[in-house]
Amino acid sequence: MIDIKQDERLSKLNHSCAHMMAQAVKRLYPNAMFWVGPVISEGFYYDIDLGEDVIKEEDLPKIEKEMKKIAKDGKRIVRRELSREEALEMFKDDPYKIDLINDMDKDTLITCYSQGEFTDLCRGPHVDTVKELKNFKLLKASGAYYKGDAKNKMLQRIYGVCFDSKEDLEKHLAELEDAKERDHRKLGKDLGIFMFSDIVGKGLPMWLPNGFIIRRKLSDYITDKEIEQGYKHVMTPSLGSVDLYKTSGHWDHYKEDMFPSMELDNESYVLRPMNCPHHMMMYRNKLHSYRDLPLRIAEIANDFRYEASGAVVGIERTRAFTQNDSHIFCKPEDIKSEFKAVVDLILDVYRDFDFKDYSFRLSLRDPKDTDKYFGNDELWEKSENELREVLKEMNVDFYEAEGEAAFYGPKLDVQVKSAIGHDVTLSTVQLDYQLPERFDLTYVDENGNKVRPVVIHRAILGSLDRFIAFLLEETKGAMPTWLAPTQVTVLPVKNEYHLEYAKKVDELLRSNHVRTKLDDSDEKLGYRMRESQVMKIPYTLVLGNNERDENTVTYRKFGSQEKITISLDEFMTMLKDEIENKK
RNA sequence: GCCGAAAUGGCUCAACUGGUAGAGCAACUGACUUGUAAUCAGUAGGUUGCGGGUUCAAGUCCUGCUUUCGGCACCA
Repeated sequence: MIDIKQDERLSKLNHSCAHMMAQAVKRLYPNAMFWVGPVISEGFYYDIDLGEDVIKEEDLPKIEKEMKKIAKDGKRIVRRELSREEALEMFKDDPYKIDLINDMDKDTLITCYSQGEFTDLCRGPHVDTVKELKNFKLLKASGAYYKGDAKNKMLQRIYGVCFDSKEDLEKHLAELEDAKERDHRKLGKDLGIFMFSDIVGKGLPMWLPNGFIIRRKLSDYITDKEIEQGYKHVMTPSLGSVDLYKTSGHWDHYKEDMFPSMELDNESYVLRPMNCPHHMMMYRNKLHSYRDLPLRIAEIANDFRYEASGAVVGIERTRAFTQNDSHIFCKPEDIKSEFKAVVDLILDVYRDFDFKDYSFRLSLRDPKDTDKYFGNDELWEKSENELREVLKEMNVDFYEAEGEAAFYGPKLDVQVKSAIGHDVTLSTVQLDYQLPERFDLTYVDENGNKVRPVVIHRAILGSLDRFIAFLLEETKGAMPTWLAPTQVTVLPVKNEYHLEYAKKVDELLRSNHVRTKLDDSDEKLGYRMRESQVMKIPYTLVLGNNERDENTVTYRKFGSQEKITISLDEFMTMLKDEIENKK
């Protein structure tokens, strides 16, 4: 999918189109006032104050119609430089523009752009005339908080996109349609991976047999990797006392986002929203020597968060989920090597899954809102630098994002885009000096002194739920053989003559732990083949006279039309190799 | 949570401005006995998400709730 913002020409086009849309809106809603209308990866939007009025999706066609009129009229787009005084005078009736002007540095050059009767404050650049803005489409209308703050008034936002040619626009719209086909919610339903039920509850996924196989394989996969890396796996309860979270500080920060506490006699418990506090207590269970460190406690853990109703999305964001979590307790001098090892593990795992479209985000504190975070400035600067340095040493590409840190420390997040364009975090590594402090964790150093360890929080697959969402979308539901719920479909050409051989093949595969489905229904071969393809089964075997007499199989691999005949033994060997090596 | 929209058999969808719900696939039964993406016929399946209301009459209009979808905010 093209990134409009990365393309100079398209950026200009889309930005100009945003202005043209504003002009059309102003004609149709004379009281409209405009906030900002930036270019984004997906095109453009404009935030508009319509007073009490709202724009609904059904209103978009009439705005488009007005825009077409403006484009056809073909006015030139004229740039004008303004002094601060002129600008303030020109927009004196528009509090939003005044706000923007007052926010600018004293020496910023203020410019405005006009086309016909419409003038907007803007730094540009723009195309020369609205004639160039003929191939656009308004995509969606929604509310958006003024300045992105939920405490502020909600403005009306309209999204759109603009291209140079009709063909480009149509191609883009077709791609947006296609993306819906690989939406994990659709694939999950079609392939029998997971389900939801109103009566069970919102955001509570139920894993169907096919989905459970994928989950089990994934958790085995990552657990084995972690064991190789020296992690120790544990299991702790999905419940914890409120005091535990008061100690960790999570209670103050997140109690609104936890399922409310259960009060019994003199006790109160919550469903745990994360696992750090349990693991902290596990560390405290015994005295640690510097020789024990780093101690890597890992858990495939169920967590529960009362996500805002509008935030719940399929299995991408749920209220009950499973983390591939770990807390690494280490000496301060080991931070870099441990952090590096985790990043290496992430890269290793992504290679196994052949993920290429992801980016590293160094998530820093919001320097304007330091109250939100535990710890002093010096410590924050130190830990942010530590992460930054390792990333530079490792030579991995990353970008920095202020305000994305956890309250206890900076993070390295791995960001991916979902099919429908959500930017989501898959893996995360977080550096934490705070929880060791709050839980008074110590180890004994070489000199017999009690010293504070540092904790690295990390999740590689992130949550299994979200990981599977992404995996489904990446593979369009065609899982690699080692993960596929059914790996092989066995189709006898004609039950009467070939079922016996088909059963023999099926049993051999099963005894080698291959997940098979023997389809002995009295349907046409073409019909059974279709069913196997629709379910995206990696291998479909067709067994008839030839195969039975020669002790061979004829297989068709998903995604290919080719029919290949090899001996049963060879097939078994090939399949085992593919599964074991996760090809 | 906020701004919008939607909810019809298991699935995908139809039912003009209110006039008593229809199809394909799936399921079931039977026939057919087939070499790589849908064999034919029949049967069954819906108090139209839930609750109120308007009306002679509600899938359709109003209203409360639930869930879903598109955004916004949030994301330990």
